[in-house]
Order: sequence, then structure tokens, then C-alpha cells
Amino acid sequence: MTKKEKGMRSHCPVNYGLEMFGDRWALLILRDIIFRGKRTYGEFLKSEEGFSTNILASRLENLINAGILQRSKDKDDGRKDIYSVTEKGLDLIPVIFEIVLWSAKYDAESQAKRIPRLVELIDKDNRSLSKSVREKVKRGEAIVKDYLD
Amino acid sequence: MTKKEKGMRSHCPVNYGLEMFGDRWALLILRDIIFRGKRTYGEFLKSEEGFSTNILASRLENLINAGILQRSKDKDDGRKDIYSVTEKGLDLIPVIFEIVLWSAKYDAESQAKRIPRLVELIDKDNRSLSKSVREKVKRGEAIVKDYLD
DNA sequence: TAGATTACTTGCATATTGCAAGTTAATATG
DNA sequence: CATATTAACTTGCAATATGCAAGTAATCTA
Repeated sequence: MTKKEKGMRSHCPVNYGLEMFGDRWALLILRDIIFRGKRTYGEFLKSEEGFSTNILASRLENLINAGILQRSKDKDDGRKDIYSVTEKGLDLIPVIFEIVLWSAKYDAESQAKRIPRLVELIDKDNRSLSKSVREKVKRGEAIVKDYLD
Repeated sequence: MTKKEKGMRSHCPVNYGLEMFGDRWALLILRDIIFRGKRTYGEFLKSEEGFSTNILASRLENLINAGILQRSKDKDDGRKDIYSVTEKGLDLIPVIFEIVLWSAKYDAESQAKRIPRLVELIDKDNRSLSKSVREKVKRGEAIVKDYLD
């Protein structure tokens, strides 16, 4: 039984999600990987929201313990670790997309305005878009750049 | 400019969502209203995850400031306040449903197992289900009971 | 082999959380 | 009408989490 499971408040499905990624940082790491193709600690650190080094380290650990991320060594540079998304993590793409859609609707200054075609596709068919995005992420491709107008 | 907007880390749509409801409590309040038809402070307090009174009060305030909930007086009992979901809050139903779907898949002990028909409907067509659930929530109906087998 | 670079860890001040108890206003009871 | 309950908080305080700056170990680079 993992640390998370021991402290689980309930097995309500909403709560389970909150226990796994319900904080102000975890989904930003997934965003960085999925939308922007980032894969190393140093790349995450550069995110505009400004991770503290200790917070980033703890969140990476949490996500690995949750089975959402996995860590491996960079073959070409032994100093680097590569973080990638597991199948369980890839299944969060539809969740993230729904959040994007909601924010695009309600944040007047949303950066989502830079990717109107992507927002439109999410709105039309989140599931099938998620499926194709999943394959791109598996290949290590960033997806935002494909939709910048 | 609200407190939240002043402290906004970025206008990335993923981040905007996290700023609004990215903690371990906010979505539980929405769950209580949407799935269980709760509407008062005292009802939220009884949730199995165990809100502290101060945390519940602060989260209700945050959600009102975020435009997701609204507060009104109970006509029949002047001691009670009624919390209800705004249109902006109702638009979070698809987000919550995707979380439910993900948790149903990965939490072996998920309570989602008690509502397999609902999970199936989310999987088939989140959007159209969300639309009909939205109307039920507006009428103050709880939805979980409809799907308990 | 001296200097970067990467991925952390550590220390410490501040902020947030969680638990218990107290407060205020409205309603129910005798 | 006086008293007890109830509802929705607020307050105090200890414990935990966060944020910033600095430090460290392993690996590359010149």
C-alpha cells in the first residue's frame, strides 16, 4: 500500500483524483510534457509559474508514486533524468482538455486564444482528439506548436 | 481585480483551472451539490472526507469569489444559507465527469463501482450527459441516487 | 583537471491546514 | 417569554506545507 493509499480520505472517484493530482502544481508538470514536450527537471523549472526546486522534486516523486509518471536515465547525458507519462497519466489527457475548454471560456485573458483550433477540436470531440494526442505524446512530440496560428 | 486574479501565476488555461479549483477540497463541494444534492454548510460538513470548519468556510468564499458558487438565504429557515452552482460552475460538470471516469478505471476500490451505468454514460458521451445533468442540478436534484443499482 | 551543468537536498521564514473551542443570530421548546 | 438548540461561522494554536536561497554530488565539457 502506497503512502497515498494509506492516507486516502475516501474512495469517491472525485476524491481519488484530488488525492492524486489535486494541488496547484501536479497538472502543470503534465501540461509541460503533453503540450510542450518537456521531459527533464531543468525544463520544468523554467515554467512561467515558477516551481521551487523542492516543490518540483516532491511533486515529481508524488506523480511517480501515483503511477502517472516514470523516470529513466538519459542515454546521451548521464546527468539528466527523463520523465515520461505512463498509460495512467496519458488517460488524464481528457481531464486536462476539459479544464482547458472551461478556462478558455471563462478567462478573458486566456492564452487559449492563441490556439483556437485546438480549443475547437476539444469542444467537438475531446475523446478522439485525446486519442491522437496520446500517440504524439508517446513519440515525445509537443502539441501546442501544431496549433499556434 | 479579485484576490485570485492579482496573484495569478499565468493565463495558461491549465493553470487558470488550478488557480480556481486546484486544491484538495473545492471540487468536493461541487461534488456534494451535483451528485448528492447538498446545499448548506452543515450538509457539506458531514462529508466523509471531513472538512474542517475553517477550511470549508474559506473554500466556499473562494468558490463564490471565483464565480462558481452563489449564496442565498433559505426562505424557510433564516439560519441557513443555500449554496448553489452558477453557470460557470455547471460548466465544470464535464471536468468532474472526466475525473470520475479516470478514477473509476484506476482505483481498484472505487465507489464508482456502485454506479456502473453512470460511468458507462460518461464514457459514451460526457457532453450530452453533462447537459442533462446540468438541468437536474438546476432543479436541485441529486444525481447519484438515480444510478445506484 | 578545472569549470559547467543537472538534479536534486537543506535551512529557514512564512503561509496554510487541521483540530478544538468559542461566537452570533435565528428557531424550537416549555 | 426564557431557555435550549441549531446553523454558520470565527478564533487560537500546533503541525504541516510552501517559497526562497544556498549547498551538494554526479556527470559532462574544454
